[in-house]
Amino acid sequence: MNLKQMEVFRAVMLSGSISQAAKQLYRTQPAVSMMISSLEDDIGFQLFERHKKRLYPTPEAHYLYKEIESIFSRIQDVNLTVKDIQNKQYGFLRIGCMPGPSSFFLPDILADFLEEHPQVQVSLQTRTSDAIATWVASNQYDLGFAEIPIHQAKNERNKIFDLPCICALPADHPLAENEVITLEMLHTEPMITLYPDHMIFRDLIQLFDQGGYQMNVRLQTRFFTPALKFVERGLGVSIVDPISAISYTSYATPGKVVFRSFEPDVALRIGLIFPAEAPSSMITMEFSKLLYNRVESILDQPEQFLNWGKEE
Amino acid sequence: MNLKQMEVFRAVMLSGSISQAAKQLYRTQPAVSMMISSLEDDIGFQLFERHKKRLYPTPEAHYLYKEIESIFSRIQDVNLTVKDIQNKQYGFLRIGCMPGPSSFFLPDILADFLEEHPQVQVSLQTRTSDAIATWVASNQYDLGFAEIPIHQAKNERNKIFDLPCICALPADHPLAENEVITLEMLHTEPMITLYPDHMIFRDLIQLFDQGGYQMNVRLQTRFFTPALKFVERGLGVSIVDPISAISYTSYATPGKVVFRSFEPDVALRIGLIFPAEAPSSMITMEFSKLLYNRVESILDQPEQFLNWGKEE
DNA sequence: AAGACTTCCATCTGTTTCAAGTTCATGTCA
DNA sequence: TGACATGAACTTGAAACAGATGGAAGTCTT
Repeated sequence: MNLKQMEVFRAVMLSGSISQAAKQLYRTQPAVSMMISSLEDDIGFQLFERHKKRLYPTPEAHYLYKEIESIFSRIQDVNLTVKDIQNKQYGFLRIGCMPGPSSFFLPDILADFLEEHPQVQVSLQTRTSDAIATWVASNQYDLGFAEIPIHQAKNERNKIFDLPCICALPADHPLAENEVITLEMLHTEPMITLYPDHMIFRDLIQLFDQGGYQMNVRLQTRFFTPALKFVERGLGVSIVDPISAISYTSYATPGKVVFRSFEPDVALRIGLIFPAEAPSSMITMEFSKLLYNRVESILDQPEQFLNWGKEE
Repeated sequence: MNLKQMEVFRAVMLSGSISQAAKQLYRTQPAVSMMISSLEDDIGFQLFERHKKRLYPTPEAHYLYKEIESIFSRIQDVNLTVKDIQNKQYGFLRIGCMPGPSSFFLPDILADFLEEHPQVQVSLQTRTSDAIATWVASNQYDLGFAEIPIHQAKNERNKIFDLPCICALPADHPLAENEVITLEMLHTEPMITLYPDHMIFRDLIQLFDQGGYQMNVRLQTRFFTPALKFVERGLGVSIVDPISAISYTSYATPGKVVFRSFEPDVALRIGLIFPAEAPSSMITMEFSKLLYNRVESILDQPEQFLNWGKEE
């Protein structure tokens, strides 16, 4: 028994006649007739009684028909799935994201993406960058968005960005006049920084050190969100990564904090990381492209946060 | 996308390699390779990443594989059903039976049948012969076993039997000496008969009438089971059909009632009746054959009840 | 009621078409 | 070297075609 036989059998059951079935299938009547015969030969029992110029399906034919119908409905399902995959509407997307962008930046992008791909299922998990690296490596996430230690070799598959950090100041801070904030301007300022293990903290410490200054650390936080709250309240200035800045601009009201370029370069190295062995799904690639573009726009168009709050 | 492509795809997914799959399918490596390519062409996206001399199924391939696997399991189901039908192990059997044989005679035969066909599902309904005729005609029963009015034209499909009725006597009745009981011997005997509408009653009345006798009706019952109970208790003699006799011998203890041939012929016309339009299932035909043979044995071997209770 | 007509199916002959396989060779990549 | 892709040339077999025939059973006409 093969698919062609089933197809013809199905048509005959539905149309109730060989010649009708032949028409529907765009075949000749003898072809259909032979097909049914060959099917009956294969399975070893009659499917139709030929009687009074009509075909009467035997009860066995009805039993078979039910089962064959269910095969065709499965095939239909597969075809629908294929169509959905073609239209990038089918798939699962498991994202591991470091804490910073996981509250505002990534959800915004993801929301845009899901509007275009309403049927895609997504899991977004917030983890430390370390955890993300291992989870992605073991194929638990399709995509990781995390900080990457500077020393790490640039993997071919992964997309790595070095985001230049910027300075967050209270809007009424005298230094806000400057387009660019330099190390020298800050060495007396009270600073709000991340915890001492964090890359940015260490880079800053080192820079201040090299310049012969000491950093005036007033507050340490785990994340930039609270840090910026403190800046807002005028407790100090902070060197933050641009993603945190963008996140902040998406929920805070303008006029309290301003962002300025900072020199020398303090970069936060982040990356889109993918499982090394297994290929990525089309959905993953699709979303990665979008995410990639949004991150690139940080490099290309820093004015989106540097000019934030500036009346046009 | 067709079955062959799915088959090959499945083999590649299972074996993890093109050449392994080729071996399993007894094909050459290029054939399998081409098949996968053609499948990828058809569906419009990649199923495998060729990478480091290995094949890595894409996530999409995994999605498809699941669905395709379920198609194959359905196909497997169909093949099993076909096998069961071939072995006469698959099907439903809806029997309508008149009251007489429905308690002992038919259940015995059905039990034998079901031992041979353990998977077959059966419904046995007891109805009047009239009801059975209409229910079978409307295809509610696959098989009817019922009395048939003498006048009814013998339908081609139906198997009709004229069963010669016999005389049931108390074992110690003086007439039990005779091999054959005749009308004349009975005209003074108290008789236990069925209700006046029943064919046997009417035939008897007519025969007695024609012989110039009057029938001495002592008891009227609806079925033969109670009638035979009365015979057992010595209240009279009865003219019963052989199926009722066989039923009785299957549950009663010998020595109380004996059966003797009766003359002239009083026949009960019964039949195996089938739906006129729809073909019968193989299971129906199979069971009908068995039932047919058992009924024929009544005609061929009347000694099975005529000699009942006789010590060998 | 008989005959003419039509429909439906099975079957046959002869031919064509096409997918899918073969073998053998070659190229590539890690 | 092993695993895959690709190509050319050829073979095979299933499945279609067209076209004809015959039988059985309805329908329509007269």
